[in-house]
Amino acid sequence: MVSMPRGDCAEGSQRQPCCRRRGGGGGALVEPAALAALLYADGYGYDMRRTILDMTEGEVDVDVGGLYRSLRRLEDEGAVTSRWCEEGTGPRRREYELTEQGMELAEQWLDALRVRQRLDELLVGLLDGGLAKAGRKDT
Amino acid sequence: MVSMPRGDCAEGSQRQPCCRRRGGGGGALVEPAALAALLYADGYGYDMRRTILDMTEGEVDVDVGGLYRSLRRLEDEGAVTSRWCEEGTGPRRREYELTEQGMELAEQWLDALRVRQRLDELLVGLLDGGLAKAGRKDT
DNA sequence: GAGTATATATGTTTATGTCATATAGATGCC
DNA sequence: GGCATCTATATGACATAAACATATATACTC
Repeated sequence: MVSMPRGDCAEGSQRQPCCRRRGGGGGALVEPAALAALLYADGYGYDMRRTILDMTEGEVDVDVGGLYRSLRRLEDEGAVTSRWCEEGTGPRRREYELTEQGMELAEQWLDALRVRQRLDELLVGLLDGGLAKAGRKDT
Repeated sequence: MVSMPRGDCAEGSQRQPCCRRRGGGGGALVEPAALAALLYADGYGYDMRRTILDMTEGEVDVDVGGLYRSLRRLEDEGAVTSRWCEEGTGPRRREYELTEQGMELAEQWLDALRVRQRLDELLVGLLDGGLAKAGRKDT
């Protein structure tokens, strides 16, 4: 999703855990980012990626492929509606708009992200405390 | 993993997204929680679950099945070592201990969780701002 | 015409959580 | 003894979701 620390991980293994290279282990971000972008303004996928980049000052760069899939799912669920956009030149654009249900979903995401923040806060505290106890640099 | 808000989600759909029921979309927590527990004290799986519950005042209750799998993976990677514990009665216990590599992994998890906190903070801000702009309760 | 930016879409692999189930030893109770 | 229950480890099945790769097509520039 974005620059998670990729640092040299446990050698001698194929897996990349926290400092992973791929996989969804980091937690859902594309869907809430898409909802946030659409709360800000209607738009089409390719541009929403830039919107998200701008809104986060370059800190969140979603995978466009994942973004398109996410938008399709959201449409299936009724959280967004789409239409082919006629204006402009170049490849056609599918423009998305939030529905009332999409607003509710955004609220639910907000709750869920706050829960995740809380859990991460707990774990960060535990790891930090544990590492300090073990005589490790407390970062 | 723990009580993510399960509230009534977008009706008319099978999928449960943020307010999901199952699936790993919430982000990695079992492995860092296990490392945190082992930083605190050596232990065996079934008991580590309780340790984690205690350390988080009941807020993080990891799935034991997932915990065992996580410990196995950590051992494959060299982050922990294990031995069958002879003491005590009842079913045998496999006791785990952190290695030097495991300490390093815990540090990497700490970094990764802080990055995730930062990203969640950004998204929470965007969703909150967007919902307020849309005239929604700003929670 | 070749290369590049825009735009949408899909395939594949990996990481992870969640729920269900299997197996076994130990203990208590009727 | 038989049965439920707690402890303890382990695995199967399914769902969610990111990351990377690739395919297709339009338009603009050199």
